[in-house]
Amino acid sequence: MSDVIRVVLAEDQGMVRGAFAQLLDLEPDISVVATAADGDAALRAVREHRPDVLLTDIEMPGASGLDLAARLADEPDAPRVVVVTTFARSGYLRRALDHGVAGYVLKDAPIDRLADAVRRVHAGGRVIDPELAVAAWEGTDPMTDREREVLRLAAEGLPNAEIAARLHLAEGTVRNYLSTVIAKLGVRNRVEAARLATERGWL
Amino acid sequence: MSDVIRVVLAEDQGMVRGAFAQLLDLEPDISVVATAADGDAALRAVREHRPDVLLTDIEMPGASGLDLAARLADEPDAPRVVVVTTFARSGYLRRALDHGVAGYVLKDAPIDRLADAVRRVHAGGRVIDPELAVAAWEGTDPMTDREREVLRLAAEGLPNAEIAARLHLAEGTVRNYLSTVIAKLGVRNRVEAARLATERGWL
DNA sequence: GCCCGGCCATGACATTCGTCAGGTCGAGAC
DNA sequence: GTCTCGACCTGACGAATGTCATGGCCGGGC
Repeated sequence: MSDVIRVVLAEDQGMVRGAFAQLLDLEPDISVVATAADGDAALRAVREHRPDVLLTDIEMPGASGLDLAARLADEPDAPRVVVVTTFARSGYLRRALDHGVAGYVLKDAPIDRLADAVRRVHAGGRVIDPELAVAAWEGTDPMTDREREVLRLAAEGLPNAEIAARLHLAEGTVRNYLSTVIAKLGVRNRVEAARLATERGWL
Repeated sequence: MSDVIRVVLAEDQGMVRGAFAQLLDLEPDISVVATAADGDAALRAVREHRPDVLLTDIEMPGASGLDLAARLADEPDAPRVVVVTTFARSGYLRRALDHGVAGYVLKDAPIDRLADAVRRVHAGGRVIDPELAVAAWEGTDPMTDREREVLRLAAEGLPNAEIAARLHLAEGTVRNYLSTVIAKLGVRNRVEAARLATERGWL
């Protein structure tokens, strides 16, 4: 193993990707060997360059950063994964940890944390942004798979009848799922339910 | 006037703010004299430092970048404003131009565009991201002020009764506004209306 | 002055949504 | 075996939402 940490960077916003890549490359012990603008390109880059660390956003076109982590989890010789994201959503953190992610850093943090996280993760450590300790106690997703599925479609603005058609359910069933979701989340209607679930990273 | 362009940078995400500031400062002819994490801090920084150019995000806590542009528009000796934002929303661009913004750049663009835009705007030019030429033809906001106001509350998940109470209207009136909005946008219900209007930058 | 068009506002009516009281099925406890 | 529990599914009923027909108000043509 060489003494330079080889990094692949996945981030969809061009300016942010460019800026992070340039700054990381300025660090003498870090080298950005490839960048990718979406999840699929990131996967190809990892396969090709076999980096030590994959630094990835969550919300990207194609495969999300969480999908990436999941797919790499059971590969031999996989890179350590650091997620860099905008939102302190407890659901995202939980899923990231489930997929064996080694670092979870918020874009809100100062820029030095980035190189820092890369180094500590490469050294075998774990890095979780302290802000997340709080968000983690927003509680855990109380929805069943079916309920989540229905809410996801409702959040897009589909009327119950169409949701029912797509899932091959009776319309009353759809209404009932939404009703239990609304009760579980302690809100007043589907719109609030969708907002809350999105905010928590449950959709 | 000195030959170094003095810039104030407003951007709420710490990492992005730090990265952009460092990279701009590396340019010999640009100096970042202050950074701000929200709209109000940005306004204070501009008043204090009197920069040549204000580089600002749109979506920030406190005053948005568009609010900033509006407030600075009629001040004497105001900086030229460049908006750097994530979304190619036609409504944002239109409002930015209405407020006399000199540059509108997308975070999707390559990082060199940033310093580039600062220079060209400081030289008296205008910079509009080419991607926006397309988005501008998504059409113009067909809603009246009242309709927009009602839709904004509906998008938060408030039931009609509460929207009516807040705006001192009859519940039937609220229903009617939402109905016309739904018709104007060509969608099926309030949820789709809210999604579409948000996507276009009309809320 | 008169008419017209746009915005604002309303109540009555039809449709959609949310709640409730059930019923089926399978997995695990005893 | 059977009991219990939770996930899944359903129809009936009252509550919220969406539609329509209508009227007041104001500012701009003519």
